[in-house]
Amino acid sequence: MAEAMKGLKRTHRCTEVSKADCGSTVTVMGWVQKRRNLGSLIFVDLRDRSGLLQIIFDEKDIGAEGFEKAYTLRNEYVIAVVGRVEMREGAVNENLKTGELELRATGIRILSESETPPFPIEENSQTKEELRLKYRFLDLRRPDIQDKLMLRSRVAMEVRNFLTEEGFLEIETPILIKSTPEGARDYLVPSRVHPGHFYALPQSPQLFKQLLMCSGYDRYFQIAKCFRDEDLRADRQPEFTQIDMELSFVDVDDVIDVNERLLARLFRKVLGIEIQLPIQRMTWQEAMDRFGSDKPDLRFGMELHDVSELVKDCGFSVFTNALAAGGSVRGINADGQGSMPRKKIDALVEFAKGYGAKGLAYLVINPDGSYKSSFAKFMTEEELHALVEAMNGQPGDLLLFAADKNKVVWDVLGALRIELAKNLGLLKKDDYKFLWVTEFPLLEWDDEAARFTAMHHPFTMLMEEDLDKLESDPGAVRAKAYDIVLNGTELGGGSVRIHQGDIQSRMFDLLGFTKEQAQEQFGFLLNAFKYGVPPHAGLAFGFDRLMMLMTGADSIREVIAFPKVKDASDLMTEAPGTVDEKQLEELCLSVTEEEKDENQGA
RNA sequence: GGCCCAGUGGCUCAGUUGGUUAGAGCGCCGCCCUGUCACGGCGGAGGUCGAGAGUUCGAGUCUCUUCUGGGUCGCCA
Repeated sequence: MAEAMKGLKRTHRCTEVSKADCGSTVTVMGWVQKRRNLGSLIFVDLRDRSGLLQIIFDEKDIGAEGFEKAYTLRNEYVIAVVGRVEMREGAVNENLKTGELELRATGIRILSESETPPFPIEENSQTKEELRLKYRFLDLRRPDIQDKLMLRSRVAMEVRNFLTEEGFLEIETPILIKSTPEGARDYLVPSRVHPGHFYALPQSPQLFKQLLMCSGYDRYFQIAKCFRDEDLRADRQPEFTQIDMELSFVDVDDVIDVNERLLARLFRKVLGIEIQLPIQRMTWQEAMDRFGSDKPDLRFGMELHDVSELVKDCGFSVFTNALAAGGSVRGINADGQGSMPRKKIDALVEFAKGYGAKGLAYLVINPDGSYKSSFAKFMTEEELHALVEAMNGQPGDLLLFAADKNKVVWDVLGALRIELAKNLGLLKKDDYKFLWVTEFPLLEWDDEAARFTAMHHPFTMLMEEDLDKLESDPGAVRAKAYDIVLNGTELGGGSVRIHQGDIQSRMFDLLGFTKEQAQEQFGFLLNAFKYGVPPHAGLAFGFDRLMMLMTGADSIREVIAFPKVKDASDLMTEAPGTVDEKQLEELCLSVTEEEKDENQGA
């Protein structure tokens, strides 16, 4: 018997009542978190997004009818309570913000009843994610999720405030756009008016923000929805949000400057954490050499050491063969892990194989200074000693080596370094280590396509000093691209864009585009560039990832109100779904008999 | 597409070398209770052990297949 509000107005959220309100009458509305029925006295914890307030129902204050209603209350009923704010007669509850207070009910309306929820609505729920996501509307009532989404809203507001103060304009760009090749798979939307033609959902507003620069808007930002039809991860959703920006008449340092001030402001205002500016910078080459990763986690050491020179003449063919093939031999020193049992070391070897290593060589420095090693018999005592020296090996250490092509060695040791840190508990969530990684390679060799592809995108500017290498040694050309990294997570990235037609043409040549193809794909941008284009550069943050790190969440799903699961479906709405044939006919699409059967089966 | 982990009342879990009628805590329902806040007391209901097949005298437990969810590699300009 749900009742209407009948003109009743909420005067306070649950935790907005304070000592100052004692004696006054207030109206609160919310959900029943907990009912404690003592017979002729009923306590109810009322919950809204602000927190909990204890209500006391006593027949003397509320009358027989009201008390009867209070008696029927169950968890998650939505009620309105009018009452007097009082200091508690009984013990204070230290765990509640309103723990000294209670509301003595003089009136109650049951605005909505509730079935018993399928899982408890409480903080730190242990409920399986599958169930939580099916009932996401209930899961979202949990205070820890509400805190995260409220923090997210706060950050969005600070971003808008800061960027607006810095002279940025918030401008929306289209969601239905033209599909562009390269990069991630596009989500496609069929056109009804143009049979056989498709829109794509944007992977980012990239081209539009560059056009805005051409149009003179000089500083743009947008909190933009982006879409990529690729497989999911703990930190990857098919639909995600970027804090996207672009600036005119700037170079790398200008973009870095405004963005590190933005980060400092967000962390200070929202989390009360001071970030020391300027944020450390490191070139891509240094990041790879020292950490085996273009997004190094700087919360711990265990850096890589290149020992190729030392082992180039040794008798261990795994090492020498890798070097002969143009690769390298590198190692990391797992400090103090010399006593790691053989089984665990074997597990690390298996782990390394998952990243493309054929194996992992190890050397234990025993407490007495002697060595135990998988490759000792192939090397002289002097060679081993020199190796240990180069690795800063101390008694009790475990040295791990990978030998292969550089890319494999970096991947393996970079991943191994993180894995070891995880196992050793070195990754503290409240330790924030920011890093700019700069001077990324402009191009990447794609074995399959047998050509270079853009590491960032085809409009990324190269470093002027590498201009003459663009044709002679493309792999060595560095880009004016930068990533912002926090604790081993790529928070965002961007680049200076090419604004000179001749350089853009050379890029397209290198990437294997004919003039016609370039015109077909990017004609609108190239046309715009004919009419006066300012030098420009930009950056985009992964907003969800930023929130994941700011809230200490383990998964991006914890900071997205309605996330999708691993196969990109939504357990609550059951999207994607089938559509009726009439809709398909209008789009000139058809369903095969096989698909029809599947749909009926489902 | 590959590899790894998990699935047992509404929720979280236990369940031994395969062996009686599959248990616990919380939740739920009923009765009692005036200061509770993990309220308390008494009583009660609730299970195709994800699904299918197989091995066996006998399967929650072993084998195979499959479904669902998670992690990860590939992928993600």
